[in-house]
Amino acid sequence: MTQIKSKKFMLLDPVQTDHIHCESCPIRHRAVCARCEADELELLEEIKYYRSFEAGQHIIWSGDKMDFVGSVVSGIATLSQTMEDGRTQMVGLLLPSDFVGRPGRSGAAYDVVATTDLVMCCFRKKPFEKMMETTPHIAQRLLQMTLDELDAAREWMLVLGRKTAREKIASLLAIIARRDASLHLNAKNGPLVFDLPLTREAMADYLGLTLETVSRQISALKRDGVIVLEGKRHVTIPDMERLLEEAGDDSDGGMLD
Amino acid sequence: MTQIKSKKFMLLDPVQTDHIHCESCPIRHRAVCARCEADELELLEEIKYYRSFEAGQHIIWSGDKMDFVGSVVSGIATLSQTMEDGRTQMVGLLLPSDFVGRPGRSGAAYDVVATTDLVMCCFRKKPFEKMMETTPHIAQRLLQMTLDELDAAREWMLVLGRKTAREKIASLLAIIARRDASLHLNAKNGPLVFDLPLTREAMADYLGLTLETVSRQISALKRDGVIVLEGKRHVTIPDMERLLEEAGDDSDGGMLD
DNA sequence: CGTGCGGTTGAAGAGTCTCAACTCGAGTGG
DNA sequence: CCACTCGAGTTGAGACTCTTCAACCGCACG
Repeated sequence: MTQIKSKKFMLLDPVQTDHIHCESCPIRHRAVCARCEADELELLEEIKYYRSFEAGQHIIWSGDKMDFVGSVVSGIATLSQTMEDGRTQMVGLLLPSDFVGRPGRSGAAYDVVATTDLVMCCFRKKPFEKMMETTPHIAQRLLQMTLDELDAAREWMLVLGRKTAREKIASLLAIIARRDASLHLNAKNGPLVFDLPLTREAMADYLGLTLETVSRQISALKRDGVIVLEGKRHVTIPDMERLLEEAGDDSDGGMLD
Repeated sequence: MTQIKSKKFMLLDPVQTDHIHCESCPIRHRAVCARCEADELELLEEIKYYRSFEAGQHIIWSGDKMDFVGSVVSGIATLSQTMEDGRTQMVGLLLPSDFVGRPGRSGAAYDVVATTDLVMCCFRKKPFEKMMETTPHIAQRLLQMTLDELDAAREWMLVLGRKTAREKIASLLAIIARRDASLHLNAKNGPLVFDLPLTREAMADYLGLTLETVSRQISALKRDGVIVLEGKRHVTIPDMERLLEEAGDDSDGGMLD
């Protein structure tokens, strides 16, 4: 719907798309291939290729035939569903190392759209499926990742079904803040700072709200000092505890191992 | 919250809980063990045991330590999350053959409650995890099942985030009707008939509504002839197409293989 | 300098929730 | 056998949250 083609984004082409060796791949230890041994990586090398997408580009259309699966190497994409009348719900946020596509199914179930410039490591589907049967390390890792996604989806169902608009926004900010912290491994006590990777509309689609409500609630959280905004996208969280209270989340974020 | 202990339910003890051999198990070909060979089943026999629960009983408390995983053999259970202030959201409906628990994690993330009398086939967790590493058939099947659940969860996110109360109810009825049809393999053209396995409150928790709204919308669908109600739980769907329209679902239920 | 897009804000309205009263049927006890 | 209780479910009235429709801002880009 909204195609971002600005040259600003095109400039920062984040990864040399031609020849990355798995060994030196930035997501080597977090993607489907995380558990693979050197010889297994060799097999993957042979069935993989890279594709780059610009911000705003559709990567996959729901219903299309899929001849590949793959991993996000860099950039961010969204997974979403749309009803005939245009109502859309985001059902996943794809970050580097996240897996795209479903082995054993020929059609795509969701739309996948790049929200930033993005690089994908694609595997030809047929050979990948064959490899899944012969290489337990891949299936094992994929299972782990799928279970994590399922947990995330269920967490999100609570947000969608039972939280107020204000709590929804706070929850989204908390999630983005947390992931950003774990990515940059900041000194964890300082105030968290990050840029929102989503437009107000995309946030609304994630949260089951309208973009106006998103805007209003962000303004309210800013007015109440829960967050500090510079420009439209740059966010500072002075007090994470406070934000979590606003999100209705119980304190310490319930770590389960 | 509402413990059903009626003797009526206790009478129909649906499965002989003591000695089921995997070979003759009713969920043999749909559960985690679906792909297992005879020798693999032998290994499972050794680490499994059965537990029965009465309608209303808590099977697992969120946060508790889990020393088993398992499959629902008969009966229905719900998976749900609760916030401190009592708001609860159902995040899954467990039917016969569905898997419970997460290998590789020690704590339970959700409450699991039996809504009918229920029998579970439990596997001791440690040996099961060991078996997952040595028996690809189990991990493969579990991956398949987890991917299905993830799709269901995402489908549900659309319902929670974007559908109206009326559409939500219609969606739930459609899902229950569909599963019931696939279970009983009815002549598929006749009007669908089934009993609601959930109270109004449970439906509300599933749909992110209040029980009053659920009741009102069911009454409205009845008044408009979309469904026929006998008593509070017995439902007839005269026209499935019509119901799907009401659910906002695109026609033919988009079968992907 | 106009145009387009992301974002903000206001006013009015619709949809859902809250609170409350009531019905119905099943089980209980005198 | 009947009055009683208790839980599930229904229905109504009013309150409140969020949406809808609309105007407007500001920045980037051509």
